[in-house]
Amino acid sequence: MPELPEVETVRDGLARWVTGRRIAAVEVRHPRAIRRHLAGPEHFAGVLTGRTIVGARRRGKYLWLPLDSGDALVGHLGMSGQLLIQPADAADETHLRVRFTFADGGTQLRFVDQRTFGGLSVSAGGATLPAEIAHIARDPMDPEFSDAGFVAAVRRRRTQIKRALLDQTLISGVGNIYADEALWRARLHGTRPTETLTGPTITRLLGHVRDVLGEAIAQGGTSFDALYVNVNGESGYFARDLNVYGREGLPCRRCGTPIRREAFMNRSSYSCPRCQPRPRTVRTPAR
DNA sequence: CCTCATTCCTGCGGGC
DNA sequence: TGCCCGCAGGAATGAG
Repeated sequence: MPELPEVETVRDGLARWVTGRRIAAVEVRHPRAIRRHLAGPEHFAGVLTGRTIVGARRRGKYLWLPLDSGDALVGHLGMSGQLLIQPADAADETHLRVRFTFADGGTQLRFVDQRTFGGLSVSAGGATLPAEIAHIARDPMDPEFSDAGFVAAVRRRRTQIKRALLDQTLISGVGNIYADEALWRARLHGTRPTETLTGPTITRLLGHVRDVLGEAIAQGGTSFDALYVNVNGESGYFARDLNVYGREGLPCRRCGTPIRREAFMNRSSYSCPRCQPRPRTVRTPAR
């Protein structure tokens, strides 16, 4: 569930709470949480212990904490990951996976993850940009994101527009929720073949993507339950502003037509049947 | 190279 | 009441 706005909210919290602090100890409670750190838990803890966190950065749904060593602690929240700032005497969370304590003896940083789709790793020399996430495209809130480059890349693709929005090598940070919201704003059905979309249409859609992400960041992200929270355990408020996601059967806020839910890539897509008609010829996925 | 299906995981809620 | 199954879904991976 965490997409760009939720990860940005967490990044902002980390920047405030852990920048400038020196890691005193690292406790890996569940090896799966650091499965991307191939050198293993002992190495993970070893290269982090004694290091000072010098910032908090993000690209798309990935975030990383640059260290004074030039390495970086890289994290992805997956579906249910949380990075929490907790008092040292707070009880362990049920799904506590990794605990960081600091030399100042203050609050702890805890990685908590119910479904363990997320994870942490250390990127050697990755302070500026971890090599492990270099294949991820810039996100649309990045000042260096190229709108023209994105439009050209989408037009080169032979796929459906929602698949393109979710492709992190084309544009990062967009997940199922914000893809549906942007498509609704643009009045486009997600199965529209990319080759039938004009440059101006894709540019307009990109504008809606940026708008909805920006609005959600301003609200602290979207929360449906206690699974997604900021570093202080608080929920965001954007859920009440969602126009289609999770609103099957409820009236479209534009035309009143009941919102539909359709199967898509082993999950769900929500759209307005009237504002977002299905294309007459749905592109057959290539085999 | 390009595109797509599969896979990982756990808690919740609906149906019987 | 309790069990089973479907569902939530980001991204690495491998198939074609």
